Amino acid sequence: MTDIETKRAEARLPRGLGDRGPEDIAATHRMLEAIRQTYELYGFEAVETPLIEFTDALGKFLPDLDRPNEGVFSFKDDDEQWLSLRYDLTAPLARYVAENFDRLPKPYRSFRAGMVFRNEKPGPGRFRQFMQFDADTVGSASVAADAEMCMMAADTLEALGIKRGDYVIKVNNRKVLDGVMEAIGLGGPENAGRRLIVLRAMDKFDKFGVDGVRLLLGTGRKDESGDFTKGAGLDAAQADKVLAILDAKGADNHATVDKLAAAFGDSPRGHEGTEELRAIADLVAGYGARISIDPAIVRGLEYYTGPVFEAELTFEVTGDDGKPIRFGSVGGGGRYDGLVGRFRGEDVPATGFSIGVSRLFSALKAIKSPLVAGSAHRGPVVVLVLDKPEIARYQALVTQLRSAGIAAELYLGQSGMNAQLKYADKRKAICAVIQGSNERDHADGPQVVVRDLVLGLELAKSTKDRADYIELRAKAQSAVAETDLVAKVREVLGRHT
RNA sequence: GCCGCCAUAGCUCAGUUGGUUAGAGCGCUUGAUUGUGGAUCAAGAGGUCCCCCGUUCGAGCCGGGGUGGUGGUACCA
Repeated sequence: MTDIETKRAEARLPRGLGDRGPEDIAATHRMLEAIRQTYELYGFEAVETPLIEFTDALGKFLPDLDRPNEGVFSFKDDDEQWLSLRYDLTAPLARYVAENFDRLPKPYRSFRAGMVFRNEKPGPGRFRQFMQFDADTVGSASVAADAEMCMMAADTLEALGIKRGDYVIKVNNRKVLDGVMEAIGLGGPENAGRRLIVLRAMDKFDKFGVDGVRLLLGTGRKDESGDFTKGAGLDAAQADKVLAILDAKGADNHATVDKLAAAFGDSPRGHEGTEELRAIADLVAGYGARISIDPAIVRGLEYYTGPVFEAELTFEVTGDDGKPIRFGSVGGGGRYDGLVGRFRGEDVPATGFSIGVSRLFSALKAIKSPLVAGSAHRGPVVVLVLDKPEIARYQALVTQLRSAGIAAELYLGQSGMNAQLKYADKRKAICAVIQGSNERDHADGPQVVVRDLVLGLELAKSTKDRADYIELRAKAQSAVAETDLVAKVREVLGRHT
């Protein structure tokens, strides 16, 4: 029982969550700004929805259970209604559109950024809270809307400083995949379960290659830790057909579409899909290889009904441990004609694209993108307190600087001069303002010493011995009349912007 | 969820076949060097060796269980 008194809270963070410091916040800000500008250029307007929704609005109750899906953070309101943290930005948008359907222009083009939450095991590049930036067009059934999403995704990545060739927007169509299923005799509702397994296997193509996928389509596959994944149980002929689709990539988008069309011209659903892809290929022709039709793209299985997209980074970076890091997918989307319809009698065609800001941020950091590296964070001017009784006088110096629009602060700690300069250094201050009795009582009137911390650091690098060190150190600072404080500080700040 | 690997100071890690008081580097605090961070030097603080049980005269080290982390895999709106 004394445990209760002695036990103190542990300062720790649940896994999959992370704090952000000033540099990351500023860098994320710049990223969001670049994305927003691109989206607005495409004619999308901002909208924001809350982080919490009714669980049923997100469509995430477990089938036949009165309980929300694992994977979503959920809790009960005081009126016993289930609420959940949003796990993407698309479902809340569908709710918003349905709720405001009559007064929104159709097609409705909107974007929004925000945190989303997933209660699942985190991994490298996977968090339980992360930021997404979405754009959606609701109320247009045209493939031009889908093509536009792909083009905008490409333009956005370039606006973020990712070089052409370092990324690709991959496009596929769920109808094509449905066609494949029909072609191998897995059509019809009774085969839904096996279709799922086949689709999952196809989705692993980029990860495990032809051989891995063949195992997953057949009997199953064992991974390097010894864990076994049960396969779809297809026979060799069926597996060959599926693998042929995955391998249908041609020299360019039109060649790919031709190969796909040849593979199952007899399936009406598949035919519809290939024709949509052909139309998209025409629309994005100006983007060349940056937008690439890729039959191996599957994406989530829940609500996509037509074209699906995935933005992938293609470059590799060597990590701190010398191992190569691949970033892979940094965004995705597609057509979801049924999502808004959940709230209304009739389906409303919609398509959208979502950027994984958090993961993209890690990637931009790894390639040392100037957008996120930015200029080094600079702290405020620090006014030191040497004589505590004179604190009002120091405060007046701070006010003088602030009035001139210069970020400044009074040292509020208890330590001596030594520690105060260390503090200023840690704050990444460019300069410190010092006034001791020598300056205050100077024969020519009160003075202040303005110390250039950045220059001081540079000079110190060349120091050889102590005498030299002291001498160089003195060079980095100068005394001026108190009335010239602002001008002097401006001069120092100007040296290091 | 399943499989593997790991756990010693704030951080990165040493620690012999099981043997007295568990160490290093960096960081941190204080001090010296005229009243000056970053150079130099000195001193200091900081540990439930993840937890529990067992083996043993004796466990940081061996065995079992648990917890946490991490990697793979599954699921992933």
